[in-house]
Parts: sequence; structure tokens; C-alpha cells
Amino acid sequence: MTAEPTTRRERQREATYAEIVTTSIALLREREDLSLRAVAQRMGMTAPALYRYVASYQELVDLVAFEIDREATERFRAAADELPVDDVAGRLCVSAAEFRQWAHGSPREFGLVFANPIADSACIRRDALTLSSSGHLFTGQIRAIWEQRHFPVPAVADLPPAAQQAVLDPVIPAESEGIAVEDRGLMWVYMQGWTQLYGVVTLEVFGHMDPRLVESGDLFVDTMLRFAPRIGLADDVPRLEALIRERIAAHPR
Amino acid sequence: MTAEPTTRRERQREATYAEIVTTSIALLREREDLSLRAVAQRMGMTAPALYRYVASYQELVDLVAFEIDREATERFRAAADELPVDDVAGRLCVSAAEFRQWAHGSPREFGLVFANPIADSACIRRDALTLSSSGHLFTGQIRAIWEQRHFPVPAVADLPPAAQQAVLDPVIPAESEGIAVEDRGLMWVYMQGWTQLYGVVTLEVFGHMDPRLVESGDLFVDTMLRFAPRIGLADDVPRLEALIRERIAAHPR
DNA sequence: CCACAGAAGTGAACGCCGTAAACCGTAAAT
DNA sequence: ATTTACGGTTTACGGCGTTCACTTCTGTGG
Repeated sequence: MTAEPTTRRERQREATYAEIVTTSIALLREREDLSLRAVAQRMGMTAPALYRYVASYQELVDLVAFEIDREATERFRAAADELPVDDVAGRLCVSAAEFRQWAHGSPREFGLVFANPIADSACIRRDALTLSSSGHLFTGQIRAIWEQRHFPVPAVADLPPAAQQAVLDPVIPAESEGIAVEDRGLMWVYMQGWTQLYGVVTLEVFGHMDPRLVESGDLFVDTMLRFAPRIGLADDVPRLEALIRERIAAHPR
Repeated sequence: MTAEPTTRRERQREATYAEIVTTSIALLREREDLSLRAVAQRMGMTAPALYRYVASYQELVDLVAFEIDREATERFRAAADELPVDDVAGRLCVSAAEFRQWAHGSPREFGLVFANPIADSACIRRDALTLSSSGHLFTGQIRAIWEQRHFPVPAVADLPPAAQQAVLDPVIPAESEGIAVEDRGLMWVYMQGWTQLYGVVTLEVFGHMDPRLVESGDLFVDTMLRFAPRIGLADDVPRLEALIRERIAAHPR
């Protein structure tokens, strides 16, 4: 977002940068291993040349993960956009369901983004990675539901100290800005919800669940619907279940 | 468990087998990479020799993961055993908290066991891996709570079809045997709980959560306590929170 | 007791991988 | 026009999983 004088060289460089990422993603999509050499070869270069752009293999992975997350989020958003803007509940469910479908269809990509130890690595972008762009989407959607229904939210004062800090001054810019301080308990509800969504999906994708439940998505649906009442959607449960199941029906791959 | 004629050679072989696993685990504990060459070198052998015991690197990983899970489960069980046998609620909480602590102290081991795609690999042991030995422990503990408190459990008939199959004829031997068919809804409750526990802990370990919440464990505690009422522990919440926080306090590493 | 089958282990080799260093042409900057 | 520095190549190192041919040893049956 800094000024972009974009000298010719800079533009070229940025283009190569982008090509590295797209090539990597293409590689993953074709179920091949992601390696510096493979990426370089596909671009008609040699591996060491990539070191002009990334400092290490891990940095490439981080870069790719970031972009994958961005693209996937766009997909979740597109799914939501199939519904009218005022159907905030439906939009959340559809996005979450699409998240699950994406995870099953692209398990390696899912693992890269959501099950990669990003703890120690370069501090740059760490904030951006810690809560990913998909985090932005879901926080925004939960917030939209709250603004429409004003479901009860825990008082900030009732939260444990660290939780208070976390909701008042989130490490992520997130969609929290503009939420009044006394309503920040909403962020806590969001984190509870994200924990559950993340839990079922990860469990499913990594195969630590009865295959029949993965196939049918019953535990996923159950988890979603069980959380719905906490965000004021108790009355919508039947409709939401239909929405979710419809989107779950088409088994990917 | 088959008959053990244990000719001398077979015993030797079994010993080497065991040494391979222990060496691998030692390697992981010292934060070194797990590789066939490293394992072999430490045992005073060469890498190709290991192929007399495992068919591939992945098979070694699976083997090690299995053993790690076993040992970790022993640790969770030991934690529970610090409490009297009739404190079924406390035992579950303490085991779960120990699970979390272990995951944080041994993130790589945790990843190996719980965030490894075990889907496609050799069918042998697949059952044993799908629900791991820790699964056995937790199912058993939830069952103990149910036998003491008889908290309400969904009727099997009310479950979705695939869920009915899953609770009636689980892919895992599990602790389900001996539970009357009409009470198998208990298994469903278990799966809901496991989803949540798995979700928070994985979220924490993989760094996709506000570091302050990881440090304090507040979201973990919240998740545990929020689930407690569903298994008839509403009245015990304050005591259980104390138990959990005590065990969470000592930050590993 | 001996010969033989087969198990256990070695050494060399192949084709990958990430990464480092030296080197070079060419495009930008002065 | 000269210098700088960027983007690229070559070569090389060490490590990886894996294969294969070969040896050594051990348990066993004649």
C-alpha cells in the first residue's frame, strides 16, 4: 500500500513474484510436490534463481499459503453471495459449508494454511497469518448477524483477563474495528464458533473420524446447528440445515 | 496376541523392531528430524537395513505415531489416576488438560499423531489409528461419567442415519462394547466432545489463535467448561475449572 | 557334523531435495 | 559512458528415500 512508483524493473519483479506463487499453486493442484526445483523448472528457470525472490523454502510455503487462503476466502465469499445480503444467517452457514467442501477437495492446501506451524517463522506477516483472511470473512459475517439480531453476548468484564485483552485489542485488525468496547464479547463468541468449525473440519480432513460421518457430514451439520442458537439462530435451524446439506451434498473430487 | 513360539530369531527381530521405534522417538524428543538414515545411524546400522523392518519411510512414521499415541495416552491416564476413581468428572478434565499440555510440550509428536493424513496409507492398523488409543481413554472416561450420573443422551432414533450406524457399529472397537443399544447416543455425545477438545488444542498448537489466549489457556478452559453441562457436570464447574487451571498453570518447555 | 536356505546387514548408486558460492550479462543509475 | 547492482546460470555440497547386488551369519534338516 506504499506509494507505487513502479519503475519498469519493479513491475517485472512483481510479475515474477506472482508467477512463482501461481506456479506453486498449480503444482499443488496437480497433486505434485511443492519444491523449489519443481517451481523453477516450470517457470523455465533454475532453482537458485528463486532465491532472488524468497529467502528459503519455508518462506515460499508461507507465501503460497497466504495466497491460497486469499483465494479460498474468495470462494467462501462467493458462496455467500448466492444469497441475498440480508440473509446473514444463511450466508454464514453457506460460507462455512463451502469451507468444509474446500478443505475436503484440497486437503493439502488446507493443511498448508490451517495445520502448519507458523509460530516461529518470520515475524513479517505473522499478524496477517495468525488470523487469516478467512478469519476476516467469518468475523464479518458473525458481526452482521449480531447487528441484525443482537443476540446476547458475554460482558467483557465477565471474561478472563487474557480474554479481555484478546477481544479489546485483537492481534488481528480483523472486523472488530467499529464494534463498541462493551460489545466486544462478540469476539469471544466468534472465537468459540471458529474453534468448533475448525475442530470438525480438521478432524474430518485428517481422517480421525468415522468415514461414514465424513461422507454424510452429519457431525459437521450437528456442530453447526448446535452452535446456531448461541448466535440467535435457534428459529432458523431447519432452514439452515437444508442450506448446509444442500451445499454438502455434492461430494468433491 | 497370537501364539508366541518366539524362536530365538523372532525375539531378536522383535527387539530390533522395538529399538527402531524408541530410537525414532528419542530423535524426535531431541528436536531432530526423523529420517531413516538418522535412525539407522543411531542404531549403528545403515539405512537400507531398516527396509528389513519397514517397507517405507511413511510406514516408519505410522509406526512411531502409533507408539507415541500409546505413551501419551499412558500419561493422560496417569494424570487421571492422581484423583480417586470415583471422581469421574475430575479425571476426565485432568486427562484432557494433560492432553493439552502434552500437545504444547511436544507439538511435533502431536502433529504426527493427530494431524497426519492417515487416510490412504496401509489398511493394516487403520482401525487402530483412526481412533487412537487416546480415543479409548476418553470414551471410557465419558462412559464412566454417564454410568455415575446418567445425564440425558440423544435417542439413537433421533440421530441422522450415518450417525446411527456410527454409534451402533463403530469402526473402532472402542469402549462402546457393553453399552446397551438404546444408550448408544452416548457415543454421539462423546464425538461432539472430542471434536471440541481436538479443535481448541489443534488451534492452539498450530498457532492460529491469539498468543495471549494460548498462554492463559482461557479459550481451552472455556471450551471445556462449556461442554461440561452436556455431560451432567453443571454443578461441578467451579471445582473442575480449578482442577484444569491448576494443571494448565505449569507452562511446558 | 555338515551343507544349505534364508535372514540380516553392507556398499554403492540413483534421483530427488534445499542451499551456498562464484560467476556473468544486461539493464538501470550516476 | 562508466559504474552499479539485479536477475540469472553453473557447479557443488550434503542429506534424503529407495533399489540392488553382494556378503555374512545363523538356524535347521539331512
